[in-house]
Amino acid sequence: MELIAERGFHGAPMAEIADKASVAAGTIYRYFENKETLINEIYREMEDEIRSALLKDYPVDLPIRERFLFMVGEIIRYFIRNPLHFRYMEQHYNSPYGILMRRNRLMGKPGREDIVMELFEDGVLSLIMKDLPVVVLLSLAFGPIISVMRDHIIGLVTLDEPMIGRISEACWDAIKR
Amino acid sequence: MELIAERGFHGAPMAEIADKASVAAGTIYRYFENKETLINEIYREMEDEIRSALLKDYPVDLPIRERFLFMVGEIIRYFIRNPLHFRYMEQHYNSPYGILMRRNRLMGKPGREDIVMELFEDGVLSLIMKDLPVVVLLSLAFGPIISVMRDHIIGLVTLDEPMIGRISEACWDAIKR
Amino acid sequence: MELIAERGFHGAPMAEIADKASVAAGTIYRYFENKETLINEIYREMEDEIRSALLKDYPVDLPIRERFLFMVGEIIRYFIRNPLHFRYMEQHYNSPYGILMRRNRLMGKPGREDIVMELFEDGVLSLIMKDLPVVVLLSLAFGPIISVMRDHIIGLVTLDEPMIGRISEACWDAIKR
Amino acid sequence: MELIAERGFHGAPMAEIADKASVAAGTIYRYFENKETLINEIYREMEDEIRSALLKDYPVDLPIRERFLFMVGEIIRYFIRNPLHFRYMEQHYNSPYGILMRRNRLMGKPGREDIVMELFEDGVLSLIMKDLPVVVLLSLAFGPIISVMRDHIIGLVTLDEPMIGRISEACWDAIKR
DNA sequence: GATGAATGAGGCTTCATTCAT
DNA sequence: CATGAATGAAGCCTCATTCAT
Repeated sequence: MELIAERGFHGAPMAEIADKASVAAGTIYRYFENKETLINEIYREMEDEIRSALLKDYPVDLPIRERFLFMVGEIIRYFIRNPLHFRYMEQHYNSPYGILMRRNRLMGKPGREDIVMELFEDGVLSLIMKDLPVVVLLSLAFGPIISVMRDHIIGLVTLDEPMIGRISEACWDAIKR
Repeated sequence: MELIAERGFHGAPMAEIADKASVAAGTIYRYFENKETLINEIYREMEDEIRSALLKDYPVDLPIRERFLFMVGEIIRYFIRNPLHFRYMEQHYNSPYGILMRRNRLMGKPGREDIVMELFEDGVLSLIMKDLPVVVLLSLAFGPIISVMRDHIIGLVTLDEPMIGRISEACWDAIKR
Repeated sequence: MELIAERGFHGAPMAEIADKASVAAGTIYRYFENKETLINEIYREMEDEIRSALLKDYPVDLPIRERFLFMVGEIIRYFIRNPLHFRYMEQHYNSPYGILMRRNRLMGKPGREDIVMELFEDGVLSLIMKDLPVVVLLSLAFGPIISVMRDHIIGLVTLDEPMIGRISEACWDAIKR
Repeated sequence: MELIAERGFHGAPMAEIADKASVAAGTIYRYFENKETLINEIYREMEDEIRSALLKDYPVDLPIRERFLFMVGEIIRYFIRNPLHFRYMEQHYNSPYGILMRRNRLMGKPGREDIVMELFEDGVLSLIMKDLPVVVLLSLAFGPIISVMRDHIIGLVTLDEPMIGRISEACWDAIKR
């Protein structure tokens, strides 16, 4: 994970990955069919971890706005704690496999229920969020997060708690009706 | 450009680039030191083109809000017209060189004067935009644009004029005080 | 055996061989020094089986011609029943080890007494077969069998009983004086 | 060719082939898509050469028997001159690609006109050869040649002119009515 | 005696870059 | 100045064999 997060798919040779994992090159192939599978499986594991982090203490009963602010804050904090996870996911986001997954999630294919999607669908139905397609609302909410995280990681801003709060509020302004 | 936009840095062999440009492989090296340089110079050229597109008809005298809406709209339209430019820039954005450029622009290093930076600095000083670092405001404004463009290109949304308008407004909501 | 017959020496990984034999990969090495040994021992076993098939009902007392026709017929039938044995032996035939064995058999080294060799030596001595080296007679007799079996297996001819009879006769024509 | 003839497909690494050809490994791939293609193209070239050798001085107007004896003699002599060609073709014969080619040739698919096929078809129609499928006649005629060539190459017989003559005659005995 | 995870050498192929023509 | 064949390092992956359990 580290190697790929830091140097990207093409900058992380299997030999080096094996080295870092203190195994021989061939050993990897007992656990992953090939490099691509390895990458995708790391991704899936990471996604689960993030989901858990989000679910823990998720205030199901608070109003939509509060739930949204909690969620955005948690995501930012998670990635501040795990900057490599951010880099990794970012890389994966635009890979063919990442695109496929996103498309599946949006187009019906339910997968597991998804508190994020749920929150936005609720928001639209209850006329609290703007009357825009959910995909667009997702972009309005998370586009800035991604961008701001990136800048945090390369040291262009520092995200402390007050800043996180104000950014979360700004994102809310973007989607609220 | 096309090749790299479509298939990425590593998916675009020099031989094929040369082919598409109807020159021999060796010829490229008389004009660009190496692949990286080629990539960066294409980037620079593209950036200039976008700047020009933005500057044309830029309503210097309208209020900040109107200038912002114009700018965001133009950028979206530009990328809808040139989806490959979007893909190209996106790839470049996180490359070591892309990061370096962004850092230079934000940290003093004036480069050329920049109407985007100017707009945001104005916005903050005139208390019309939120009191946040310019970097953050930039993320709030353009993060969603990037995200929404991505989805447009892969066919997850369709950005028509009304949609562009409503997204621009939403971005304004995020940054306005 | 099956795996090697079907996919060749290089197409049959030890791991898969072990799998098919329902043992662990390492176990094979308690019974065979290495892959080559395994291959050769399978060969030897198979050869014995063929010899037995030939010996059963072998009409020792009939004239040479009849014995020859019986033998050729039996061999063809054996391989029709066991096409994988044919494929296996064919592969082995040109391997270094196969060549070595053939050489030993022909050059004095008696090995066990061999009814095939015996038949041909008889044939020559009794002036019933052509006055050619036994090796050559063997080629005249069995070369076509190998070739025709190959075609049968890949479906280019179908060897039914009448056809087997006529082919055997033709082989006899080739060697008889 | 030499390497593959001597050591087989799997015993001839591309690196060594390149070495022997005094080029770098990568260079091969400018001329052949991959190893398989290389093997097949060598084969095709070789086949053409053999065909030419056969066609030269081919006595079109002599009776079938004489044409057959000429042909068999020429083939044997060709392979005695080019033992590696023999080994190469033998290897190719049972490869998937070789089988495919043979099947195509026999099943209608005319390819170029083929003096061998022609000779045998003539032989059957004129009631000079046995009334057997052409594939079988081919096996009866060439099976021994292959076998005897093999033994010649590994030194089990020596094929001098008289021997060639007598073997050719024996093959004729096998197919003639 | 059996297991099967681990090993790592070795195979095929790609591709940025060079350089003789 | 352009060409494009040649280069060879480097990448991914396979698989015979070993050895701790």
